[in-house]
Amino acid sequence: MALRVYNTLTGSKEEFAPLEPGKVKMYVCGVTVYDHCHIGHARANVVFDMIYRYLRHSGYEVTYVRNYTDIDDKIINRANQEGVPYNVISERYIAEFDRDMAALALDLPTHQPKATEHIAEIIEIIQRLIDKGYAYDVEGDVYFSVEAFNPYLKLSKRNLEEMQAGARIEVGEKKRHPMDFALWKGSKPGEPYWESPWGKGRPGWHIECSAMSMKFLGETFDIHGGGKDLVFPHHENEIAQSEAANGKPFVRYWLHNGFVNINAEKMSKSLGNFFTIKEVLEKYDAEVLRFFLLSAHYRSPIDFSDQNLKESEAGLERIYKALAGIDDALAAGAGAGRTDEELAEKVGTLDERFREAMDDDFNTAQALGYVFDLVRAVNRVLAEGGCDGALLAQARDAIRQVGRVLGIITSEADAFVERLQGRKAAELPVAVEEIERMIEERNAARKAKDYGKSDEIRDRLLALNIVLLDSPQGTSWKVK
RNA sequence: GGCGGCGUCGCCAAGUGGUAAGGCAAAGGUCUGCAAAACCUUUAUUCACCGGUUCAAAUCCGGUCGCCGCCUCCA
Repeated sequence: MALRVYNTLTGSKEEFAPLEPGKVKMYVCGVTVYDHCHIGHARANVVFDMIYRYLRHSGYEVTYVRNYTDIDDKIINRANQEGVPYNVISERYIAEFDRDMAALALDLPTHQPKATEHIAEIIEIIQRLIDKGYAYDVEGDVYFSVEAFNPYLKLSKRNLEEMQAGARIEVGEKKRHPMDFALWKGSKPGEPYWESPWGKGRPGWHIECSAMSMKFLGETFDIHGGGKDLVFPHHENEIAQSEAANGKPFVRYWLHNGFVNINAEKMSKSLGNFFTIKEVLEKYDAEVLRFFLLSAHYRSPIDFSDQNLKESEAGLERIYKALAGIDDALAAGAGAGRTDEELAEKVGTLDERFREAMDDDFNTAQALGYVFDLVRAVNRVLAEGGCDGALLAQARDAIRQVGRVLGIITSEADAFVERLQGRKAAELPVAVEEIERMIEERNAARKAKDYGKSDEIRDRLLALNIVLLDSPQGTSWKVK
């Protein structure tokens, strides 16, 4: 079955066929580097990382470009607040972004261009737009004339009259039409600037993406992605600039991810209801966060909450425990020579079902459901005494393979469980030595069959969120 | 106001015409001194509501209600 993707431009799922067979050219709007990234940024980047990985897994050679917007009003504001040059701000938050993305196990894009390194290309396109009559300069600013570009608003499916009726648009005196947008902004005193045919200034927000995508991917390329909130105006304006300048279709498939919500409301800077990636990673394992973000379809909204993160943690732990169980069974050689029809069937079809789910517009939620199907079969077989090692090893490899493509389940099973426990143990109000002393005391009581005392100790530990696990090998403990 | 999306078990979440995946939680069982953990099993005749089309609808159409997003910087 061929890959089908939902294209915002057509509003429907379409069979994916790249311009050049076997090769995919993909551009995703990165961040404006003026502050820490929040979970919404994490989602967008994880989603397109997953798409990047799956395309490669499907045999495509992918050129993936993700930019940094490193010059912008917000960066300048921030720099002014702190009394530092703008690039101190942008460089700081580029480093932060890189750290966050690395923590979330993102693969590096093929290119990560910066707007400020492409000023010459930007100026060239603006000049071309002016020459072709799509743009005009006024007192050091250059604007794109939306009325000159007929297909304007084809992506967001609106029309100019409606947009104006919205009344929230301020009519800049310099603009010929209230919807016209800036390609070049003349600089005010004290602001960073670059020389241009229209005077000292800096690029507008949208033009950088047209310039950089053209440079690295050509005038027409396959996939352009970003959050839903970029559909208008950012992507709409990119289309206008690029198609007007080149006279060719810009992008073949537009992909947009849904928002991260807090209590069913969009997480955003302006609402102030956001969590930074850094904050969340202090509390949850990065792999858990990634698993959470992939547990819903990328176009659906996903609700960020403590409970949901905990559920993801439990779910991921379930997968790891099955893998640990396989390792143990393989080491022990239990059940050699036995087979299991259901397990064999699930193992044999996981890859096929995974592809089927992913080929349907990257349905990671469905794909994870199939992984859990196999996990359940594995657990059942292990509980029944195991089966032939080769089949168990295949089950493990099948699960790991899916994990590799999604960028999860990449740790050693034991290491993951220990990581989670270490994280929780660090928050305990008691020292580990004290816990172990109490456990010894309890075991002494149990040996003496003084169960009243042993249960009392257990309850005391439970009150501290510590759960005891008795086994023939002795008593271990974990944080609830 | 315009445009778009959503409403599936207590919670999360797949499913776009063929008779409801999966996870969490819960209950029962195995195990255990008792527990916990682990594992197994069970848990929506029903998909916001009302009509319609169809042999067949959560899925298509019309209407109602509720929620959300975009229209302004935003992943």
